[in-house]
Amino acid sequence: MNNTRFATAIHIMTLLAKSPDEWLSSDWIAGSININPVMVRKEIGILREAGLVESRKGKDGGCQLSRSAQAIFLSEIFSAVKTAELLGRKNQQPNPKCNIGKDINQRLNSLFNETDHIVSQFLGMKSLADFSAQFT
Amino acid sequence: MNNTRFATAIHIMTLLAKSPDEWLSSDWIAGSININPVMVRKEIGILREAGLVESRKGKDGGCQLSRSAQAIFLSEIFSAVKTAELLGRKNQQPNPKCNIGKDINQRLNSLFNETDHIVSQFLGMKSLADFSAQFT
DNA sequence: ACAAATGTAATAAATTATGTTACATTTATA
DNA sequence: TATAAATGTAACATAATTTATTACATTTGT
Repeated sequence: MNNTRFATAIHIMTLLAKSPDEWLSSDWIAGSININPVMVRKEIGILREAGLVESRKGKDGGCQLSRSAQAIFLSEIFSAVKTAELLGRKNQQPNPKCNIGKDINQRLNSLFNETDHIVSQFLGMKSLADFSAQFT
Repeated sequence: MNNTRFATAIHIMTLLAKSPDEWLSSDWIAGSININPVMVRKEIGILREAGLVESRKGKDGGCQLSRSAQAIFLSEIFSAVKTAELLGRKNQQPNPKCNIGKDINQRLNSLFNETDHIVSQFLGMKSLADFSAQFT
């Protein structure tokens, strides 16, 4: 997760939360984040698959929240864009002839999963409405 | 943090914890993790700067814990190798003319810092002794 | 018919992460 | 004191990931 995907996703979602009745275009959103519109559309695609937004094609198309910002939690946004464990990757082939190497990845798995779970719980306490209420 | 540094560091520290009276060589450690010895020495350098290990040069040189595994916490290992925030990076130049873009990074900072703190607390509950006790 | 938008594939560029080579230096000991 | 075996580290190379860009088929309102 050494990327900007969560930051981008939460930025998008905040913009949508602030304009609940409008269909925002990827170009407009990209202008706020200052990244490429295609990147925005890709991320919106992920958020749509996760059921968090819906989008409309064609002229006057754009993107909207699929439900109230009060009913969306940061954990859901995170979960949608999360691709790796927070504590990082494991080494691929630790030595099976070593007592540590043999089991290390299984133990790291537990530790890494517990960590992800804790963070998820934390983010689950914050709604998108809470987060976006911080902005004017 | 989309790298193997924490996994590598904790592997090194577990090996050292399991042989508290020996000076393990980077070659031997590298053989257990199955990575390059130079990578091991680099990571040991970081752990040494953090005061977690000490090393000895020359023939019969190697590396040892600088104190008991009971007095070393996973949070310290994590903190030593951590270079970025867990939730990822922020976009570099969000639009200052946008009410969201103007403040987003400050808000993300809070959220990201809180998250790091929670994880750090969690890892602070686990000693290296606890972790390495899981291995035979 | 046209304009303006999405969706997506393909490719390029930039940044990070990992691996490797080389070698100066340190230290035990034959 | 010469040798062997280790660390520390710089410099460079390779691999992998992340971000940006181009192109275009398709959708939809007017």
